[in-house]
Amino acid sequence: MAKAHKTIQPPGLERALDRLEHLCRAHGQRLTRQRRAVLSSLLSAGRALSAYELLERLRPEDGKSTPASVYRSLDFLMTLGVVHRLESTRSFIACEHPEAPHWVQFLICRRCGQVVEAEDERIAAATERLGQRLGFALDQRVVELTGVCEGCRENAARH
Amino acid sequence: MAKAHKTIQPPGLERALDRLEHLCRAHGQRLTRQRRAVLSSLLSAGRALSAYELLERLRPEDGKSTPASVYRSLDFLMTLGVVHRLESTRSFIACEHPEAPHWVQFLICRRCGQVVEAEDERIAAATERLGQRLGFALDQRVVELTGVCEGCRENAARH
DNA sequence: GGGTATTTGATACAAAGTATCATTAAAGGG
DNA sequence: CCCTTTAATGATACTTTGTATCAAATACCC
Repeated sequence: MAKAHKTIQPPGLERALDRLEHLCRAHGQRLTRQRRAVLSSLLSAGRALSAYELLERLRPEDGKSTPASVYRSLDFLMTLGVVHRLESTRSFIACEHPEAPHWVQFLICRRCGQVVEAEDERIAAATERLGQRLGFALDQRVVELTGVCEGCRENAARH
Repeated sequence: MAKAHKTIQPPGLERALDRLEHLCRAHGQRLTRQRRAVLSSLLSAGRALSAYELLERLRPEDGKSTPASVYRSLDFLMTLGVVHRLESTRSFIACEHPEAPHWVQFLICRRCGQVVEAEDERIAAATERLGQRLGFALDQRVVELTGVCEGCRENAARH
């Protein structure tokens, strides 16, 4: 039996889109149809998508999406903190902790592609400390830990 | 006055290439002209290079390098641990701690491009712990901290 | 509903990375 | 030193990922 994806369905999706609207107002930014569609699509995918996978998923609804416009929407959503980019897989994922604008870490299963978003205080503190020790004023922290998740290891164990 | 780059000159370069030779023997791998040239080029650049920048630098010496072959050499050198890839800048850099095959972190100055390779025990421990807590058997850890280095902040301060 | 600044669409392109297969060369043994 | 074997490279073409530009459309405020 296939692993259940944590696809966000309404009303979770509704709530997230409401939150997006409030964030836009708060930042004096415009909430456009495409921006809503991009976040919505990422949320209902329930996993990380490449920009072009996302584009594929938008096309049925909105045939005139282009790479440039998808990237623009993604950039926008990233500045609001509701979407993150995974550097090591060149993909994008909806944020699971949108209330807390803290530094996050990602755990990525190289087998099933599952991505877990974490907010580990020790790692946050340790990276900050390292930055200070080496004289860096940090403004971006990429922490992406790749391996095999528990479920996949169990599956592998029973062949 | 411009910041001095830590370009590796002979005999540092010689030492690194000797080390590469020993590593290849130890792993039963072939040491080819291109592999030597790629590491050498990265070392004397003294900074991170994209695969295509590297290609440019190889061409004068070896006009028949191609993207594919450069990527192959880079992959090879990465498996030996003498080169690292920076995911957040899509570039490659020679390893500064080639003796210790530990997990490393990178601090990247977004102003001058300087990259500092660190080996922080706290971060290593904290990431390992997080992986265990969430059930991941980790085999790759990308920790890339971007900000502004001390030198660049000082320069900016005096306009 | 109309005015305006922002966003999008369209097009074209740049940068990064990979697949395939014939040819070349590294390393070990004679 | 040459020969052989196996691995790596060269050549070619292609895929994926990301951007620049500018005219047309639309979200938001009044």
